[in-house]
Amino acid sequence: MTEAAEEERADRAYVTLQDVARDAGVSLATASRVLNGTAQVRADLRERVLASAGRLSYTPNAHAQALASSSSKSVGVVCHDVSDPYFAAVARGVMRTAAEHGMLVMLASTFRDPAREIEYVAMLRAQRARAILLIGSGFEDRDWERAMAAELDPYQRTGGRVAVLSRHRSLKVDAVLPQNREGAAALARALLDLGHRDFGVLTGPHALTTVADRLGGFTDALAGAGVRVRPEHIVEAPFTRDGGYAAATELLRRGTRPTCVFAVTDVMAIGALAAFRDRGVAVPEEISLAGFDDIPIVRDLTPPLTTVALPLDAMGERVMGLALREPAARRSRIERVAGEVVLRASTAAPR
Amino acid sequence: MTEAAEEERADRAYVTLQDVARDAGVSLATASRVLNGTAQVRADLRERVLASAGRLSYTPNAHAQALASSSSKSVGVVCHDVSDPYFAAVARGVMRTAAEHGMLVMLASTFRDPAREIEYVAMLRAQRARAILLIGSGFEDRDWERAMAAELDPYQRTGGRVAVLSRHRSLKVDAVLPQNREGAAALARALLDLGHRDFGVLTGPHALTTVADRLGGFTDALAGAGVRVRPEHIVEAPFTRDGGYAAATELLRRGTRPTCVFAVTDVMAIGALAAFRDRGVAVPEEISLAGFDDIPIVRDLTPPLTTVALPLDAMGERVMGLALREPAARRSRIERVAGEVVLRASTAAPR
DNA sequence: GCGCGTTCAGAAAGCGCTTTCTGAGGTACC
DNA sequence: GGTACCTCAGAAAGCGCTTTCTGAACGCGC
Repeated sequence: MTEAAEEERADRAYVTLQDVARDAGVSLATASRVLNGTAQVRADLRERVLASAGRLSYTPNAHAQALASSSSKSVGVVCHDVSDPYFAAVARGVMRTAAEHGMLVMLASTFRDPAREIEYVAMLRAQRARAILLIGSGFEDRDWERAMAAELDPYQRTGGRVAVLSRHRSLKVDAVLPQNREGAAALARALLDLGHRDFGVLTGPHALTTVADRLGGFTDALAGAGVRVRPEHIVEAPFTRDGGYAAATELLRRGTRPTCVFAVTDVMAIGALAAFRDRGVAVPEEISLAGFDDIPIVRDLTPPLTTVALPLDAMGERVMGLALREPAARRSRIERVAGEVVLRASTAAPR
Repeated sequence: MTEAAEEERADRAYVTLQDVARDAGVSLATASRVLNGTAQVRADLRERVLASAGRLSYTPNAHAQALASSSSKSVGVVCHDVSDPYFAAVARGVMRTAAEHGMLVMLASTFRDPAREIEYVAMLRAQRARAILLIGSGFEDRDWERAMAAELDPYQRTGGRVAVLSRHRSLKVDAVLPQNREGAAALARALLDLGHRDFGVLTGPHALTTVADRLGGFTDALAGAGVRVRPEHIVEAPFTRDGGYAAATELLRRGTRPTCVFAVTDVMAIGALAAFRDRGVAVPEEISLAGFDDIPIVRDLTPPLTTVALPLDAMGERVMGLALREPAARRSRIERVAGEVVLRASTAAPR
C-alpha cells in the first residue's frame, strides 16, 4: 500500500470491504465471497483478498452484515440480577455454549422489575437477536403475561427463537424446567425421615412461579404424611440473602419455633443461617435448615447446607442449546431437570 | 389498516419504517423524524405517525439504525468468568449504569484464555460497540499486550472508548484501579499489629497484575517491619476457590505452619477456609486467615473473613461511567479506588 | 467448427434506516 | 403587492455489506 493510500485510509472512520476489494483489485462481490467462503474463487484472487484484508486489518461491520443478510450473531439473555449466585452459575453454562456456537451474548438485568423485563425484550428484538433467553422465574400475573406474549409472539413469528429457564404458564416457548415441586417434595420426605414434624418455610414473593411450586411441593408432601405447616411458620420475604435474614428473624420473633426450616432458595438460606447465628440459635442442634438450588458456595458454609441440587451449569447449557437448535416442529420443547436432595450438616434429627 | 394491508404485512418479515410512513401517509424522512424527535414536525402528522407505529407495533431495526447513523446503543464487557463472585458484584454496578444510559451490554467471558480475550475484543469491534470494558486483571505478557493494543488502538482511533478495571501496564486507556499494593500493605500492617510474625501467602498466577501487586504490597510492608515471608510459605495456585483449597492444603503439607495466612483474593480464601476445616485446623485459633476484595458472601462465612474491602458495585459503576463519558482530552483518566481493611473473626492474635 | 453447458468475476439491487439537500408554502416587512 | 426569510415535508443519497443476476471465458461433444 502506498503512503498516499495509507493516509487516505486514516481519514475514513473504518476500513471497509470496499477498501479491501480496491486494494486487492477485485470486485466487492469477490471480496465478500472470499471472506465468507460463500463460493469458489480463483486461487490467486483469493490470496490477494486475504492478504489485503490482513494488511489493512479489516474488520467487517457486523451491522452491515446483519442488515444485508438479515441474520445476526448475537443472542439475548434476560436475567433478574447478574450478581445472584444462582444466575451466575447458570450463566456460566450459557456463556460457554454461546461461545461454542460463535455467538455473542447481550445481557440484560431487570432487577426484578417486570416492566423492565418487557422493555428489554423489545430492545433485543430491535437488535434482531437470533434468540432470546429468559432466565429465572416468571411472574404469575395476567397483565404481565399478556404484555410479554405481545412482544414474544411477533418475535417468534418472524423467526426469533425463545427459550426460558423456569416458569411460565402461558408462554408457548421452549423451556428447561427444574422439577421444583418434585424436588421440594423429596426434600420434605427426607426431612420427615430425619424425624422432623414441625416445619417452618421461608418463602419468596408468591407471584413467582418458582416460589409457588417449591412451597406447594413441600407442603403437599408433608400433608401426604399427615404433617401441616402452621401458617405463622410460613414467612414471605424478598428473594435475596437479606430477605432470608429478615424472614428467619421474623420466624424466631413469632415465638413457637419449628425444629426444621426450609428456605425456598439457597440464597435465602444463607441469610437465614446468618440470622440464626446472630441470634445464637445453633444449626443444626437447635434448628435444622435446608435450601434449594445447590449454588456452589453452600458447600463452604458452616455448617454446609442441606439442599436440593440442581445442575445449574448444565441447565444454562441446555437452555442455550434449545435456543440455538433448529426450531421445534410445531410445539415447544420441554426439558425437565430433576433435583437431587443432598443432605449435609445443616440438618440433623430433632432433639 | 385494511385486511389486504394486514395480509401483505404478514408476508414481510418485519414492519419497517417504510410501512409506518405509508400507513401514516407521510414520507420516510418525516416518520424517522417523528420517531426520533430529531426535528419539528406538524402536530397532525406527528400524531398520525405515532398512531401508525403503535398500531403496527413497529420495532426499529437497530442494525439499520446503527449503519445509517454510524453509532450504536451497545457496550461490550469482557470478563474472565461470569460466575466469579468478584465479577458478579462488579457487574451489578456495570449493568445498572448501562441501563441508566439506555445501553445494552454485550458480555463476553474469556474463561481466562488470553487469546480468547483478544478475539472477543475483535468481535465487539465488529459490532461497533460504543465502548469496550475490560474487567479483571490483565496479563503481564509482552506478546499479549502487543496483540491487545493492536486491536484497541485502531478501535480507539475510530472513536471507540475503552475502559479497564484493574491492570494494564501498557494500555493507554481510562482505568479504575483498586489500590492493590496499598490495600495489601495496610492489611499486612493490621496483621502485624495483631501480633503475627510468621505469614503464609496463597497466591494466584504471577502473570496477573493484580496478583503481583497484592503479593508485592503485602511482602514489602512486612519487610518494612523486618518480617520476611519464608519462600516455602508462598504457594501459587489457580485464581479460584479450588485453587485456594489446593494451595492451603499444600501449605499445610509443607510442614512448618505460619500463624497467619493471606489469600490474595476472597475466592481463594474461601477455598482455604474449607481446606483448614477439612484438616481440622481451627480458624482463627490455630491459624488466622485473611482475604482481599470483600465479596458479599465472606460476611456469612464461619468465621466471617477478614479482608480488604473494595467497593465492587461502585467500581463497576465508575468504570462504565468512564467509558460512557466524553472521551478524555488526550491522556487516559485514572480513578484510584482505595481498599479498606476490615477485621473480622477469621483473624486473631497468634497463640 | 459450432452450439451448449459450466464456472466464476463483476454489476447492481437491495437490507432499513438517517440525514442532507431541495423546494413548497407561509409570514414579515417595506 | 413583491421580496426576503423562515419553517418544515419530501426526495434521494448514502451507511457497508450480501446476493442475485448477468455475462465473459472456457471446455466439451458432435
